[in-house]
Amino acid sequence: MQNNSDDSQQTSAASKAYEVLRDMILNGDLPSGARITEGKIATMVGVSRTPIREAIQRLEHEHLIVNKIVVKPTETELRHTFQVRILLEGYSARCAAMFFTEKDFESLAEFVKIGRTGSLDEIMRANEQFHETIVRASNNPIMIDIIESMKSIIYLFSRTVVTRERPFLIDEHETIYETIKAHDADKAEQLMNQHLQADLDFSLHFINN
Amino acid sequence: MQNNSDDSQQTSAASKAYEVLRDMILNGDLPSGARITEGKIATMVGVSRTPIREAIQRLEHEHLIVNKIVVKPTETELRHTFQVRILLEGYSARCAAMFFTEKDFESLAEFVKIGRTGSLDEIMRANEQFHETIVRASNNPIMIDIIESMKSIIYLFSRTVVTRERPFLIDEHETIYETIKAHDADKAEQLMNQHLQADLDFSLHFINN
DNA sequence: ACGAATTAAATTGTATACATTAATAGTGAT
DNA sequence: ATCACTATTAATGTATACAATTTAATTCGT
Repeated sequence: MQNNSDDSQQTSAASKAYEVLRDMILNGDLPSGARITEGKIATMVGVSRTPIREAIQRLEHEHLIVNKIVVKPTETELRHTFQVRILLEGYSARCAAMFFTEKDFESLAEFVKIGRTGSLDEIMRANEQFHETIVRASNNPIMIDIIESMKSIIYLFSRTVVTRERPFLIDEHETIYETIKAHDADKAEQLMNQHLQADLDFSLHFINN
Repeated sequence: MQNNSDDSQQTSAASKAYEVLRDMILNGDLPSGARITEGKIATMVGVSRTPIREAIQRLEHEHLIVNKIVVKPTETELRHTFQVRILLEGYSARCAAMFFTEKDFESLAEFVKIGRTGSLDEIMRANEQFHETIVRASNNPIMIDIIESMKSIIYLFSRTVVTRERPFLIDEHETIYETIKAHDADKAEQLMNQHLQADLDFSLHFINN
């Protein structure tokens, strides 16, 4: 997952710790179920426990850590996350259909194109950006923030979806793109719902608990 | 606002700090726009800066504090919060219509009744519980958590709605209750949307920025 | 008197020390 | 061997110390 946060430069110890710890979890360096101890992580990252605690608090907010244990997302949890996502991104797709400009269409088209031609990493990134662009159409920072906070968990599974090459993934993006461009708000919402539901179902098929 | 959090007993300094600070903001003891300084609050609450920092982080997550400034919610911000609320509580009302049992109906009826007969504080509380009960119908901890995190901001305005006695507030609750009891999911969602929209519009009427 | 430059004061971020609590490992009795 | 109990260890929560920033105040030149 690319780092979108704006604190990649200023490298406060807390932000650095957050990113390192998050990436360790997302990469599987810290396997799900593993116990997090502040001291260990602190020496790993090379800072004191104070900024580590802050990082852990952030990651607990993202549900990547639940009382000091690296989360092993269950089927149920994934369903819950996607239910919220469907509501918020469905609404966002509706907004996109109503308010998007020519420039926005171009971005979306570009992400669809990369979805067809890019490398795996590029596809992952394009997938992410496609959804991000639509979410921004809500023009609602609260909503954007909520989706952002679910990104880590989402990432854990979008990897599955992309690397296992879920059928129709990009086709669906393209249809959504066209529907948004045609300003068909109802259909855009509906298609986004179906698209996310398909992502969820595909991911669930590969979950092993 | 009554304290629902489960940490009111164990009184960790951080939780205590969180509650004190939150209540100071909600009561207006710390007026919106006020600058929060860790040291001052620490001596106020009688703990060190460490747990205060944790409390501030939590309150920033709830958007009650934004970079050390007590938030003064703008019209736009309130609209954004309610947009999310409408999506999530609308869905929850739908779930309630589909899954609620006799016992749940009784709770709802009770909160409607208190809405008609109770003192101001009791009405506030009943209003809160009415919505809480419906949100729980989603049976989705992620969703419940998100609403919970918006509670402080919501509270700031539900006070206005109740003390200024918004017309039809309780009537709307009653209609929603009846619709849920009649298992009419579509209408329940629609009525909840309208109800929250009315709350928003009424609140906006008294906002002074 | 006004604004730029410099100094002083306050505030935050991080590290560390200590006290409390939770987890682990022994020990002994049945 | 198993369970209860104690002793040990480790980990967390909180306080404090210090360094790095930020903010406010002061001085100076024009």
